[in-house]
Amino acid sequence: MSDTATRLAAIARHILVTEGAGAVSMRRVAAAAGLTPMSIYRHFENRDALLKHVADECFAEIGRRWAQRPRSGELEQGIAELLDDHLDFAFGQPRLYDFVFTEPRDGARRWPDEFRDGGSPSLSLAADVLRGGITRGELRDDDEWELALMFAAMLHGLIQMYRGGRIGLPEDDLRSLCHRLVERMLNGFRV
Amino acid sequence: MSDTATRLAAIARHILVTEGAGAVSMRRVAAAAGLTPMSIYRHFENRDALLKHVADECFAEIGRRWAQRPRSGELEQGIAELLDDHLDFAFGQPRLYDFVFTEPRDGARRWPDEFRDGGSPSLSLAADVLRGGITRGELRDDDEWELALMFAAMLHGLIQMYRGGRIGLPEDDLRSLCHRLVERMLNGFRV
DNA sequence: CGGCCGATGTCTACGGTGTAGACCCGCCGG
DNA sequence: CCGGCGGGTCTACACCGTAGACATCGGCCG
Repeated sequence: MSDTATRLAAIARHILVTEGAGAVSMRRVAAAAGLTPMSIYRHFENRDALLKHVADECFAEIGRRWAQRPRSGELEQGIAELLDDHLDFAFGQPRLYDFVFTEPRDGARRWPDEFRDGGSPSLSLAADVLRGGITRGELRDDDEWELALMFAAMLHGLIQMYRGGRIGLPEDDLRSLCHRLVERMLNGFRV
Repeated sequence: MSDTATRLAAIARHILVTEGAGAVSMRRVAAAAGLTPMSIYRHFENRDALLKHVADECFAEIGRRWAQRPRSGELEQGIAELLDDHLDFAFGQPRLYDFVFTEPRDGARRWPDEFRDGGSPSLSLAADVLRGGITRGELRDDDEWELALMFAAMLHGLIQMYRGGRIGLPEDDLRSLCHRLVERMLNGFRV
């Protein structure tokens, strides 16, 4: 990873974060780096490769941050913490969220196999918390990965709907809606 | 709505259905209609307006089709039918699904107000079925619109994840996964 | 030291995009 | 008859990704 390459990636990331993936053009990245557009191709195969690199970087970073955050051992509290982390990311860096979690890109992990193997920074944490609840007898015995997927899918759907303008609430209300719905879902799994 | 305009819309729709919104270019639509690109602007303000028109058309059509389909009165069966309709649409016309349900476009209905008023062809049906379950005492007393949103969001999230390559299952398996998760969610709401 | 080679960057060009602005023509009501 | 106007065309601009040929320069090897 050459120096120039990381500089290019940083520029691309900045544009992506502030204006979305669509605003990342080779010409613009090059101009910001003081280079010609074509020189980017010395470092990345094409535009997609550049964006993929940025996405992977962010994904890894998010994973590290979430993994090292101290977590409550309690079920309801644990779920709420994960939920807040997720919402913070989704609202704090929406463009990045889209790119990392929803846009099709090869290299994205796939449920169930690549998640069960523990590759995911987000779903693994949820599965851990849920398994804890099951072993402590707070939740019905069930496949924690399917439960985790239910939470992830619902949350993802809510965020998606919100960002697509299908939910007409201010952000704070949406946050509490998410908490309410997640809690209700959790209650449905209790013994 | 002039003759030419509907012809243009039909062409745009065909391209959108078969190749996605990104493939709908003014030049291409015009060529298929035997016109110059600029003539489209006599009928639609710009590309977005053309696509929005197509989306609205499809949305209305879907709504009509779903509304007039005979429905089982039974709770579990009713939910399953709605689920199948939704999945049929999502997999049968994925591009259109994206465009109608997920991409930001003005004029899209917003939860909760515009849904509670009965404007939505999809969520209203779900809310009806759920309210039926509540009044018959099969489900705990609850806000049927929030319950409906939970189902919709989870389903939407699953489809989104699948279409974004985050779920590594063949379509049939995904269908049964959806049925399983929806049923599990429903069970969590029973009395 | 000479030669070479790989990495890096540049230049030019092609084919694609949406659309602004000026123009033209044929029809229809006054 | 004639003015307006709805529909269509032409040209041009400003973007986009990127293929291909070329220039430059640092370091390594004989």
